[in-house]
Amino acid sequence: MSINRLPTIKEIARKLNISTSTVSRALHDHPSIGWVTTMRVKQLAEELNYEPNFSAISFKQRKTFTIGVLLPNLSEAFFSTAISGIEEFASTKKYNVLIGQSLDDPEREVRILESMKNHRVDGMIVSVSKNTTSFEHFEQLQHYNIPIVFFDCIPERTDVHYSACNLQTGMLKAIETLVAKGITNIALINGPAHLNASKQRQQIYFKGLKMHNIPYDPQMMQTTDLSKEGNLAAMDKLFSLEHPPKAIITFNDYLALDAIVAAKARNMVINKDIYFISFANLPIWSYMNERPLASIEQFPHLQAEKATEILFSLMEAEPGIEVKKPCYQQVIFDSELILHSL
Amino acid sequence: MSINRLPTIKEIARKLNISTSTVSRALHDHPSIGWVTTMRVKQLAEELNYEPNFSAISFKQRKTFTIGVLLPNLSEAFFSTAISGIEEFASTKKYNVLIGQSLDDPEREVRILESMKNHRVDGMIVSVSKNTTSFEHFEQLQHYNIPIVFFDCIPERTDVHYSACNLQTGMLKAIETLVAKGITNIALINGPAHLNASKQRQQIYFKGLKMHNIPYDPQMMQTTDLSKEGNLAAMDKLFSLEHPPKAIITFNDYLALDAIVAAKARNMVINKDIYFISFANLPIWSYMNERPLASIEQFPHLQAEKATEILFSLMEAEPGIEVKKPCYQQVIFDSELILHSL
DNA sequence: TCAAATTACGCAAACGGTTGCCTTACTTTT
DNA sequence: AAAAGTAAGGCAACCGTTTGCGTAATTTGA
Repeated sequence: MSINRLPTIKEIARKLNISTSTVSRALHDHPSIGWVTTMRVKQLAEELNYEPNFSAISFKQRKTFTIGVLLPNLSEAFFSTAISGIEEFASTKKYNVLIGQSLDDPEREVRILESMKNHRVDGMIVSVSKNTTSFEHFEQLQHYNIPIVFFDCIPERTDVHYSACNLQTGMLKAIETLVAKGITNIALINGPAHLNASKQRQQIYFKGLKMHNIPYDPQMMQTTDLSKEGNLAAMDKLFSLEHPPKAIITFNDYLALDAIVAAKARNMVINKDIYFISFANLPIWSYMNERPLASIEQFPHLQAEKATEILFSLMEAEPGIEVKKPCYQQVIFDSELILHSL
Repeated sequence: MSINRLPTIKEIARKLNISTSTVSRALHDHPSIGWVTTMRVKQLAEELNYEPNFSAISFKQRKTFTIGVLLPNLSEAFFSTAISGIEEFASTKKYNVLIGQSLDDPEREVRILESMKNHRVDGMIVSVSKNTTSFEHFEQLQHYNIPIVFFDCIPERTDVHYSACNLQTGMLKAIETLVAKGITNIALINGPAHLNASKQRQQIYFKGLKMHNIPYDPQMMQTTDLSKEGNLAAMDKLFSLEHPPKAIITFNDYLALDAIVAAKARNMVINKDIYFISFANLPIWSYMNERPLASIEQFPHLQAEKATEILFSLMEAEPGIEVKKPCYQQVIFDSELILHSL
């Protein structure tokens, strides 16, 4: 068993008695190389199963053909779906994907970003950690000319590129659906108040209530830190009310899982005594026999794919150092309400 | 906003009026560089926030510092847990992880392996696709001196490195547990017959029955292609028997999910009329109110971590071309039966 | 006191591929 | 027929780091 070396451009050149530059150009269909030579090179390359050495090109071009992805948690279905969208798009462009999880810890976020910079990623896709408040670490990357596209969890600024999801369409539709069933005491269990995502849900919640002339009762909106204990505590509060809710909109699916368990512990029948609406729409619902009435789908795959597309457009435009009026690409998808058949 | 360049060894050398080779050696604590110079270099490097250029090193060393991971399906919790184990270990060694999904398609497997080779991965961790029968494509990598460590789904050969899980401990314990509850008509819904994983389960099933003097009834062992339809068909067969089973061991968790749905469709009460034992132990069970009596935990994180450890030992030993008597590292963990509290 | 050993560092090539510029040999043009 | 243009391809530098070998300065040994 001999140990093979992968063929190089030099080998091809030697075997054909031409120079390496000719081989290189031939492989790139450079016009200054004759038809015959080009064909001979390509054929031999094919025979030898030649593949360009990534490291060499990356070195020479000062590009790593790698994009960094930084998101809160890979193990959440939402994000792994997103990764899959990113990976698909990137692989068509022959790019690699380097993944980092912030675990919603701002310090980890900073460290990972630093490490990505040192790995010389060509661009980044970021879903901001839930607890991040500062923006410097992102700004720093721009000094090194590394473009960033945010998705899903985006910073509250106008000078960034992003691809996100408009929760309003799905959430208003959810409230509308509940009202149509004659339900008006609708609660919201929201995430931590400082989150952009929480603020959005709250505003839409207000708007939805107003649209249907439902007065807002502050006790019907609870928040949780999204821990199991926090989730159960929020449920406790809602059910210790004089008029407990008939329907609950939950910040996300995981919260809904806990909430459903809590409701059952109170001997309530799901989708009869109590209705749930969740954000995200995990695939496991189809296996559960007690599930929310509906979920608000945010199309993580689509969002992430679009973010990747934007990133590539930025990376490809990069060389033009002409900093024309900075034009930020911002795409927003509409969320949709998906009813779970019962 | 000026555009920074990441500092290089050359810059450090220039600023200190020494040669790049000295800087390089100093950074590596080479003994031939004096204490003072070494310190001066290190300090300046620190100040400038110097990080070695990966591409350059990778190019020069003919190593990519990347390991390839090839597994059937990233979206299965079992494998994403495994990835996490691999990623953790690799990142401590400053290695990157390149992921490929075979989707249990042998052709994709071959293609991905080829692509990994061309990406010049330094080593591979592979969980073989369920439908793979040949071994050539793996052998080919060895010609290029790329070590492979298999995990979980391993080929039936002795001349490979692997980290796997011994199903016997958990599965025998499962049968023992059932028998202790007075249940003896225990069925097995197995995966495709040609799978190594299926053969193992079958053998242990036989062994377990024999240990408790339960006669083997061929009708109590069904197989499925693991599609939803196949799974339901297997359940149909079992329940059209004269003496349907009281307990069913399922090839994996996903099959168990379908099987539970099928049982409920027959108005059976789970863990009363019928008991299930599943392989894998998905985290979602804790949220489901109808779950198997127990699951056989195979410790994917641990398995994968160990596989990575073995891979690194191989990659580090690599240079010694002295092909001493090929010694294969093979680690087997015991599975455990995890009871689900009801 | 002079050869030998040691210390501390520099020189330059190499890794594989790309690219600006130059050269050679034809082919056109006038 | 001489000047100019074109087609096809070679030369060599470069990207950042590592490393074998060479060398100057200093120390050691006898």
